[in-house]
Amino acid sequence: MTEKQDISPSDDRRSIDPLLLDSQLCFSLYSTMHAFNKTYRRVLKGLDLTYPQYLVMLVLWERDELNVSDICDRLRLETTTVTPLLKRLEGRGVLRRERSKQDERQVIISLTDVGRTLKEQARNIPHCMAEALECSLDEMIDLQGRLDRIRENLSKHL
Amino acid sequence: MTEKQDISPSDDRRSIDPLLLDSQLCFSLYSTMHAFNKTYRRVLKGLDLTYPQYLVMLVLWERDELNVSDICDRLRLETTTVTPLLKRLEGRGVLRRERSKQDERQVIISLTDVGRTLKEQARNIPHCMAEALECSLDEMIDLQGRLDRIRENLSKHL
DNA sequence: TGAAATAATATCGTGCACGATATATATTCG
DNA sequence: CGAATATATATCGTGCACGATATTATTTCA
Repeated sequence: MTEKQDISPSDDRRSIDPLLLDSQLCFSLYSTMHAFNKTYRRVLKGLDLTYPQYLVMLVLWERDELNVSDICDRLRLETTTVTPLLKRLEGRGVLRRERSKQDERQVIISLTDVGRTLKEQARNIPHCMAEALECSLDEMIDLQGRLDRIRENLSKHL
Repeated sequence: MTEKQDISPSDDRRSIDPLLLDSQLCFSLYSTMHAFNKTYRRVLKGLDLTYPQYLVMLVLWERDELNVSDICDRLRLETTTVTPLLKRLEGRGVLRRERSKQDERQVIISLTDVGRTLKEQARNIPHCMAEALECSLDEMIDLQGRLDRIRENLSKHL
């Protein structure tokens, strides 16, 4: 039989050694993000979207006909991430990619009818996620504020 | 000249439409995680480790000679993620992968001398990150607790 | 004992995520 | 005007991250 040993560190070292996994805020962030992602995978399966793809759709549902940089800025992602993402979404038929007539450097992203219709199917997703979180609206807003502040602090130090 | 337009949604819609990007806790988590990752990339450059690789090292510095599943459990990652990660770390010479004699199914991961030495070079990293965060210890601990609770809630709903 | 079930790890395919770099268009300024 | 510079997007290479699946070893139990 395989002996199941306790692989967690003992508590008395917690406050002493800063190199402990469980004392690291970033690891909480990292693992919670993955848990979120897994839940979204399940919730978004019906829409056949990944979470980053869903984020692009959120941005476009708010304002259509953005260029690639606008979407990068909004999602704080690099063009190297977003360009292929947009191509996949174009392949799915939810958006179009067209060079701007005014500035041939820009590629304008616009929703197709299919992409717009998808929004109706997405209506219930935030509610769905909020339920899985078991978290009050107040706490969500508070948490969001704290995270956003940390993100801005980290961005400054780049 | 390229006109710089405001691509953020107007505030009056914030509390009305739940499909707004900036009203979503998960997006704060997602983008803050990326900001963390970028900072770690800079801080870990000297050790020639990625952030997930650093996490594996943290686990092994706490307790050596774990098998693959132990590390997966600890990091809450799948074996599909961890196995190649460990192979890369083995290639770097910081750890060894050996089949257990007692149970040939298990692969025991143990630190090399190089891997142990690396810990000394990592000593200052948590301090470094804490500075970039500009966040009090109390707030960090509080935030960690909230995130961990959310992660456990999400895990339940899988 | 030996077939079925379980467990540990690995392989494969897809999709992020980003740094380094390339390319094409637009703007600036001598 | 035209060379230098800046901007917008894309290409390439590497490393996660995970679901589906395969492989091998161990355990269970008929």
